[in-house]
Amino acid sequence: MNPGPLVTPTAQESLGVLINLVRIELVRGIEAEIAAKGLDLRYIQFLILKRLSVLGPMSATELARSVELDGGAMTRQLDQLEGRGLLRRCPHEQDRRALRIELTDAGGALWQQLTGCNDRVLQAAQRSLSETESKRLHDYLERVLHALRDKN
Amino acid sequence: MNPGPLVTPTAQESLGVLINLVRIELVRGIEAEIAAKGLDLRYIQFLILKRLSVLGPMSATELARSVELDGGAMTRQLDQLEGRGLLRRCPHEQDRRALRIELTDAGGALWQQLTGCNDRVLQAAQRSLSETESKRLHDYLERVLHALRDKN
DNA sequence: TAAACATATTTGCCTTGACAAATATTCCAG
DNA sequence: CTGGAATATTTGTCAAGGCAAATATGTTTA
Repeated sequence: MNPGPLVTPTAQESLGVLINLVRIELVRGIEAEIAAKGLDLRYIQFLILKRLSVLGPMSATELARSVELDGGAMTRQLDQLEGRGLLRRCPHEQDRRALRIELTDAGGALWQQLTGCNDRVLQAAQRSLSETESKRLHDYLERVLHALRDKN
Repeated sequence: MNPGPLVTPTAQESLGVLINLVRIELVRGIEAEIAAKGLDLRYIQFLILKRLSVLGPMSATELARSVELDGGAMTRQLDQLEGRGLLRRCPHEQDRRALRIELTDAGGALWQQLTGCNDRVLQAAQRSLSETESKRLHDYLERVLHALRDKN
């Protein structure tokens, strides 16, 4: 009977699908901004630089957890970024197993260029929301996150 | 100066990070539910079955676009799911280049088992939101999505 | 109609992430 | 203090996605 459903245009997506789509567009937006500046960097690398810039030096494991990346994958990302001179592996002062990952000057300078990309995309994303609505969105998402994590 | 930032616990994440975290927890939740039922299925395969169940048969390209999956990757997922007897590749009636992907009876039956997983996780995710707030969250996310997609 | 262009699917190649094992170091129980 | 459990990092292996090329078909243009 139904010859083929003219895919309703994102009519009534579930929360899961919607979150997925928003995430993909955010990543695309950021990567497009980065590429437009002639820079060569993936979203995950962008995130790593951002965490280090915002939070300062930390261990590889802390860094991996804060971007939800596997430890092994983090090792390889660090290889790449260190190879490009954007960060440094220093010995951790209290724990000889661990590293202290810190941005180099070049890494910090690069982030200065990137922070604009970040802000532009986030602003574009929220341009149709009022300030109140943006805050609510943030609040709701954090509550959803906690609900999911505390799901006994 | 700053000896090491005691990573503030998700204190003030940007929208991008937050969306990413929520998505990861949703995927984990769904995959855990699926595994708890003794079923062997990844999130992306879950999504594909869901789209076919909810929207009915469609071409591989439509399916790929609706879950934001690369066309080549979709071919391989279809290989797997067809090999397991969950869906069928039929010739498309109007377009001989294309396929008409449809669920088999086994695929439909499997989805009947999965729909509960889906609902439970989504309910758990939103359990701390009132009905009004859930609707608002949905609305905000759709507006963000459109803002990102229409970004001229 | 024919050529040029666009689209659907498949396949090969490459990169990346998840998972597990190996090694080094720390922490804890006794 | 010592053995055992836990943790940090690295590496190997494997599965999956992105991209580009190949093929088949459809659509548009001159």
